[in-house]
Amino acid sequence: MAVGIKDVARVAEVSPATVSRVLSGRSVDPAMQERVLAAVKSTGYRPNLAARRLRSQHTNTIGLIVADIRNPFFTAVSRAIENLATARGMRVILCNTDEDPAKEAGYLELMHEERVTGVIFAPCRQWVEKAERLEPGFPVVLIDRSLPSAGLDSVLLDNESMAAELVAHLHAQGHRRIAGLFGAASSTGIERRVGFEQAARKLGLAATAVEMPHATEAAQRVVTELLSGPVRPDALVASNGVMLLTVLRALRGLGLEAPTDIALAGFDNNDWMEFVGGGLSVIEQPVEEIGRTAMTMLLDRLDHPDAPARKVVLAGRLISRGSSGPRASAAPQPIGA
Amino acid sequence: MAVGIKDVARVAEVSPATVSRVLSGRSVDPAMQERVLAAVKSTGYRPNLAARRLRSQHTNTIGLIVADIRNPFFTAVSRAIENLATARGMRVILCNTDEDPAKEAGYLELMHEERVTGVIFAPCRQWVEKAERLEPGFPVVLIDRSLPSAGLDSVLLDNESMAAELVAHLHAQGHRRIAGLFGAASSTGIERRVGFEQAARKLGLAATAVEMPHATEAAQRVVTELLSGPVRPDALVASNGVMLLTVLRALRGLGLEAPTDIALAGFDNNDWMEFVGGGLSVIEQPVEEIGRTAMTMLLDRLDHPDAPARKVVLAGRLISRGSSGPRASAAPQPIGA
DNA sequence: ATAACGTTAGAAAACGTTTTCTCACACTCA
DNA sequence: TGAGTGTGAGAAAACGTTTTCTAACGTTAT
Repeated sequence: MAVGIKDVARVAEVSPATVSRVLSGRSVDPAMQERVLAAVKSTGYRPNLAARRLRSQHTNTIGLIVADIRNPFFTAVSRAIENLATARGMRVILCNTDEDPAKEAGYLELMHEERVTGVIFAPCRQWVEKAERLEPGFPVVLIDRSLPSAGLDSVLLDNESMAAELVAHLHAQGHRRIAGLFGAASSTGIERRVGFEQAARKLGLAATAVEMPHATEAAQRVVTELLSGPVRPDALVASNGVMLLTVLRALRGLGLEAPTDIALAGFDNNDWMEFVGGGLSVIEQPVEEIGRTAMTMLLDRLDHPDAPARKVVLAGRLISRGSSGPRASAAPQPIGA
Repeated sequence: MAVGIKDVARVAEVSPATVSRVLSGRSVDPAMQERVLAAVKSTGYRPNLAARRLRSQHTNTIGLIVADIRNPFFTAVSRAIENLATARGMRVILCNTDEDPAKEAGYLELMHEERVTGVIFAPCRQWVEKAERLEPGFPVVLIDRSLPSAGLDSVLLDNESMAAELVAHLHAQGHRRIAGLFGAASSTGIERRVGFEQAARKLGLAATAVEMPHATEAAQRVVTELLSGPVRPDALVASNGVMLLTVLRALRGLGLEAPTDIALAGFDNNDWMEFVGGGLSVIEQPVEEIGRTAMTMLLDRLDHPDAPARKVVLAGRLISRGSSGPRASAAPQPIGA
């Protein structure tokens, strides 16, 4: 039923080896080449990728393991990476862990079994404790989240600086009781929290940072609790776009409105943010560039397996909305190596 | 370097066939089974999926080809499908066509080369004209968009009825000059437009339906033009969530505000929609159920290759927000076979 | 003119599994 | 007791490619 390379060879009256050579673009007699191409067309031959990968021992496949595909940040980065990959003739296996360490481990195992060329990975914090346990066996580039001491290439946002910029922005707008909500499942939340706290201290603000759980209802409870305390904050910073939504929901539950009752700012520039509550001030991440950089680093790593690990830190861009804050900006650019 | 099944066999002092049998859970002597398992662990053996797929001739892989991964509707459906698939031990190859017929054809070709078990597919309209050219060679289930006369299984929203419900909703709120914006790249936009026009006619409204191009700037121009005409509509219906955003952007450009200056409604219940302009009324699609149904139909099709094609039409749910419209609802349920 | 070399294409091996085939063994039943 | 039957494990074939190996040929240089 299925037509294989031998069938093509028979029709073209050449050997299977020659067909293979034509298809992989190596030099063959033009006359033969023509016969082969004609035979391919007439038979409707399609190479069997499994067989090809088995024999050639390279899969031209990269794994992309993200923490939450519903987060527009990750879909944007995924799209960028996929486009770059297919342009180079590589396939992408996209995996979504839902921040679940078990799924994460499972997908890593799958990457092994697929014998992927390399992996781009946004890990949750389970590996921080047992970083040495993560012996990839293939090149890995971390995105969005770092793993201290894992010795892996990574491309990150300059989280601390950006969080500080957000605090400064709110401070400049006159807010003094700023609270921050940060995830603890990834290094990203932690770094942003550190930047937030340092900036607040430097400005002499008594800012409170709170840990956000990943589950939505629990997260909402946390926000509600924070806002129901004795002195309500006059500004809120959320660790990412998804949490910003949770905050909005909690505010609504309390009958509060942003930015009238409380200022709101955060990370990730989702496309709806300009339309909500007079516009939300956020740190926009250079998603396209994050994808491009990760891909480049992965390919570099394939060429130079033993080069020292690199860490690329990209700047974000403050998008000031709502009140009359300063219209600050900075083109995304590497600031470290 | 790499450890194969033969190495495991040698360590366990059994034949490779036995190792294979243990790993695929067939009955073997318990003592041997134990030796094999121990050997697998001690050697760190990982099966080579390419080899396995080549020999066994089934890939346990389904392709999922969507039109726009940035559209939350598709990410939600993808997530549902992926969860179901992995629960059944199947892999998913996720492809994003960006509504580009060339990409679409390329990915379909890839599906062939991967020898996928089946494909779940949201096609753009290129196939309508040349439906017979789409000879899959594997089971295909269409989602979100239908291909008349292609004889394929499909699961769709009841687009016409839902569009009509939206019109009725706006009419009940007192709006009389309703305009609709519909994409022409897929059957979905067309069906919604038909439902919109029929409902308007039935209500005696002089509703105008306009075609939205896919490119964002062009789309925005269309909306701006529509709103700058001699008599401005007092309500706008958008064909999906992405277009709703385009509309919001165009409104802003004209200095108009929803729902004060104009009412806004559409399809897809994205998570931010309750927070924008007092809340947008939308038709919520049963994304989870769409994914589940598509998966079920695909598996059914594998069991019964020659059964007649089925078309499942699911109801959406009107989520009434903003003004004081009726709080209508209907649980998603099949209404057709 | 002949040896040495480079190029080209076919023959055959190899990739790492699963599956078929074969055989040995134990058990049942007449 | 002996033939028939069922079970379980190893040997070997098979999956569809790519790659190595080998041989033939044409070209150049001596």
